[in-house]
Amino acid sequence: MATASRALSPRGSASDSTRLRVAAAARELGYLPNPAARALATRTGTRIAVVVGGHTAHVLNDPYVARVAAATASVAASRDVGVSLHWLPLHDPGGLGRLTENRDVGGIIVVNPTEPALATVPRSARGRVAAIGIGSRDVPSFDVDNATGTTNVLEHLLATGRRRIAMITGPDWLPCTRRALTAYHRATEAAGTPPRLVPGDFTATRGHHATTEILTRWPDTDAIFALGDLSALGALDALRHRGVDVPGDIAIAGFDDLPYATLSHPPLTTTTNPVEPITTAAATTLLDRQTAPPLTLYPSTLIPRAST
Amino acid sequence: MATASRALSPRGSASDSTRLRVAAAARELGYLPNPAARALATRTGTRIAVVVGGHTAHVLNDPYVARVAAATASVAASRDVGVSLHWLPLHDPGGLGRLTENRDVGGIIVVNPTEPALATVPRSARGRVAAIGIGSRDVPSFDVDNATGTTNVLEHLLATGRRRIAMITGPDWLPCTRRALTAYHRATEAAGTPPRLVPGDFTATRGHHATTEILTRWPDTDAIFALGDLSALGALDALRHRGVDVPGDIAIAGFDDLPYATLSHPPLTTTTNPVEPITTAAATTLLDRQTAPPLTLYPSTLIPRAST
DNA sequence: CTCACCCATGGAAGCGCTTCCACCGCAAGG
DNA sequence: CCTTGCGGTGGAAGCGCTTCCATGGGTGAG
Repeated sequence: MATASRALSPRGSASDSTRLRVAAAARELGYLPNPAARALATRTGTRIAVVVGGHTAHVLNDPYVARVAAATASVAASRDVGVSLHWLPLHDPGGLGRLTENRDVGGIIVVNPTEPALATVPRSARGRVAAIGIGSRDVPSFDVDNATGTTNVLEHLLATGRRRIAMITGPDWLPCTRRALTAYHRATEAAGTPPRLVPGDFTATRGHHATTEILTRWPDTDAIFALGDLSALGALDALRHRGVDVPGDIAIAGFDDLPYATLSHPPLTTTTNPVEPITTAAATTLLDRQTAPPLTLYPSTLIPRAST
Repeated sequence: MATASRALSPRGSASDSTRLRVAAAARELGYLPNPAARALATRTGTRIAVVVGGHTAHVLNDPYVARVAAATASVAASRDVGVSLHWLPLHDPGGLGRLTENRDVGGIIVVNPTEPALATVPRSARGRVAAIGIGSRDVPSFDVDNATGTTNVLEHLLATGRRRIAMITGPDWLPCTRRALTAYHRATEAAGTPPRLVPGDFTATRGHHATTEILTRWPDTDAIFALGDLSALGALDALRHRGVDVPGDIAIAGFDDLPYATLSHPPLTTTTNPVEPITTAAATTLLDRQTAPPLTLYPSTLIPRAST
């Protein structure tokens, strides 16, 4: 029993011959370890939690979150681990605390936490539950390199003759927004064009309103870059309502390359967000209890379509 | 210890006074049951599996599946239970078998199984793991009433003067497709219009190709109804490429009311699919180990927009 | 050839719960 | 007033693992 346990566990010290014999016997007998018993004995959780800041509706509808959840579930399923999906209301400092009290949670993936408090694992849970972020600045994180992504989009817009480029940003406390802003300032400065920034929140509705705001403040805008395809689609919608020709009068570009980006009219120029590789890396790091650098960035590639 | 266990468990027989005293003590001590220990003792699973027939890419991208997964996760999180998301390749008769071997899985939600085999819990696992379907015909299921939904859409199309209405269906072994087909036949027969049916699979790509097929076989078609907004968006795309005016020449209607239905040009007429209530009902039934009728249908309401 | 040492191994305890079973005190019936 | 029966209660076993600890066989050094 003890030897079998050691042979089956990757961390156990058993000789190679024993390990092989145990594996063979297990296969022959159709033995499968009982996750509950293992979790009980090791005092570790049997599942990882995906935590998103925001409200129910947001979580359910944002395809970005759906992609993260699905990719996490995919990794977890292959490791025989469960997943739970949680959304934490903003301004709820105790959020992660309540979650980590549950002894069944062994790891947390924090998705684009909208506040630092949402990414902070309480002291009492340190060591027992690990946290990895997707775009968090408080825990080791993986994210898309949206500085380069932004630079690519802006260079593309500049190369196609656009000079008065507005950007619909994300919440400004998000690291990805910060990186994109830096890249935007650098690119516009180099091109000698003044910055035109409007805050956004990655939703289509906000993209719509932000576009109206842009057209009011800077009527001569000739390109709009939205951090997030949903916002870009909202922008497209707003321009259509005002009879503005895309890309004739104004070019539109998004970020993320959602499946819907090809279905809009005109199809949306965007830059990829490799959500699945990023999520897979985060989940794997968590499940293997590896240590990760503070930030690992994944490249984004430009996909020019008819909207620019 | 024993008494506390009984008092805390809903099925235990403890007097009300004890139950209250135990609850008070638990609150005071901050006691939280250990799910792993409970699972070990009761030999039940600590999580529910969501099973979708198809391939990885399909699972990750289909917003319908994402909604089901998210809603399941939502219910599970509130009950302190994990979720795992699985996709089973078609033509894999042993699929559910392997899944139920895992003693950690206590229940299965089968989502629109594309083959009966995918919905069949092996004999060895009966009693230990329960299965509930969303649109399955082999296990107790919840689904949208797409017969009425289809009827409403067709009546709307007929009322707006359309007479040559084609339908892009779903896989014909799915109960929801069958119900929609019956409703379509009934409505077209009553209106004295000939049926125009093209098989689909709920994807945008297939919607695009199916539309080309429709225009080739029946050039005078004046309306296309797709079972699934994604297919409808694909149809819209195909018509745009051929310069067909929507809704001037051909009206388009979808099914599901995805968030993107409002962002297309023109916005898509569709009928709702209450995925969240349906999924919540399925998950709740599963977690409470209730028995459910073979099929419970949820109403769908028509949302007329500019595409018809 | 002997001794010390090291590593692989099996025994046994224990993780935190549920549930069987025996027990006790109570109310109702004889 | 004693017996029977029943519902509520605590003791104890056991769910299937991991891990500490003691043991034994093999190795290298003396």
